[in-house]
Formats: sequence, C-alpha cells, structure tokens
Amino acid sequence: MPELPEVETVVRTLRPRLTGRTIVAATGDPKLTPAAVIGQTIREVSRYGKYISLRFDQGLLLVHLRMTGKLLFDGARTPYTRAEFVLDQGTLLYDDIRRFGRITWVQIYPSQGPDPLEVPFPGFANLFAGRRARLKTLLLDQQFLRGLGNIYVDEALFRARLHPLAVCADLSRPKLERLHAAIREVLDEAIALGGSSISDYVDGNGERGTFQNFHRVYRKTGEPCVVCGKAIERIVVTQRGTHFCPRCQRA
DNA sequence: ATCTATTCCTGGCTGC
DNA sequence: TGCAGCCAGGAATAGA
Repeated sequence: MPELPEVETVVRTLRPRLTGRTIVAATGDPKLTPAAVIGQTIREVSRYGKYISLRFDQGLLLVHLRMTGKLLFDGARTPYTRAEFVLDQGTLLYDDIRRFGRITWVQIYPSQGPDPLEVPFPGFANLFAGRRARLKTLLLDQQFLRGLGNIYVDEALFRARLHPLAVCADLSRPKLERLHAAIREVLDEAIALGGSSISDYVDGNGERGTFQNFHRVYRKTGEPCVVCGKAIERIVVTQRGTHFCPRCQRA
C-alpha cells in the first residue's frame, strides 16, 4: 500500500511528464474527475504526506491511492481504470481495484502533522510530550506525523528497537533520537529503491519497487529476527497487523 | 485525549 | 475444480 516512499516515487516519476501539461478532458467516475481541472495547466507535481498533489492556477488536485490506487502516465486501460485525464500530450490514468482511493479538488492542503523527512529532532521530540497513546497508534496518525503507514512504522520501530505498544510520553530522549533517525533512514532507503511493492503498488511508469525485499519484520511472522534470531511476532494494534521482534523490541 | 468498532472494497488465499 | 469464508488495511465516522 502506498505510503510516503511509494507516493514520493510516483511523484518523482510523474513530475517530468506532467509539469506544464494541460488537462483537455476527464472521463470516468464523477467523484474522481472534478470538472474544475478541465482546461487547466499543471504547474507543479509534489507530495503532501501520502497525497500526490497537482497544483494548478486555480487550486490543487489531491490524489490519495489508499490501498490499490495507481496513477499512470500513458498506462494501459484495465477493468479497474476508474478515471482518465486526457492531456495535451499523453494521458493520465487512475486505476484502483478496491476503489478506496480518492481524488479531490481543494484550495489548501488538509491540516496534518509534520513531514517525517523534514521535521528536525527538537520538534519531533516535542510531538510526544504529554501523549499517553501507544507509539504505533500515534505514528499511524496523519494528524501527528504525515506519511507513515503500517509497513514503515513496523520497520522503523524495529530499527529503533522500540516496542509498538510503548507509551509515547514515557519515551526517553535517546529512544526518541533513535526513532527519529530510524524513520528517516528507512524512508530514505525505501525511496532509493522505488518503494515497496507487496501486491499492487507501481510508480507512475508502471514499475514496481524493490524495498519489499529488504523488509525486516513486516509480514515476517515466525521468521527469525535478522539481529537476534528470535521468531518475529504478530499482534494487532489499532486494528493493524503489527510485526516486531520480542527480544530486540522490549515492552 | 484516547480507544474501539464500523464502513468502504475486492483479489487472493485457505480449507473442505 | 469449486466455493464459502476470511484476510489485507487508510481514513472517515460514530460512540464510549
């Protein structure tokens, strides 16, 4: 499922193909094809959390891929193609098997937490002060930090040697420093490899990522920890499958 | 503030 | 081979 590294990869692959293009027509699900974009020129392609953002003179088109969404330049139509944006050069297809994704026309970005790749450590640490929620719960909350999802939270917590059920406010400064570094590290590595393609994810050119080959805990239940050899465990936190090493990540 | 449950949605997997 | 049942989960929403 597309999280920050996947969305960043889509943005990087689409940016050179879409910047300066004009939308000539839009067809498909009316909820995915706001009329406001017709005739408008794409000025900028960027990422806001897990949103792909197309900036026009009159507003922003925000694309959220959720679980199975794909945004493809000159891609092939499939039975799951839900929307099609005809450009002055090329076509932008929106494909989504499970229809969880959303495309919205807005004037400003929704209010969310800071970007984990941009927030410096002091600000990062301050976010946790006074918060009694579980660590994984807050890291998944886009109002707290924007861009992390289930895969990268599990991978970052493993690297930082922190238990997903730790109470945020109780985390020591060294632990928060480890977490800050681990989040940046895993996101940077994932972006460098084009993201994780577990099932459906592909970039704007239809290419799969390869970071799934380097996951250490996500969906590794029962497999030996790469650090200590103990079997990776799976629990449910906030309705999400959660994978961790019970020895490296003590409660 | 925090937690839980529910809804959306369908391909892929398991077990009989 | 067929098929029922369940699982994956990001975000919005309601309710405790």
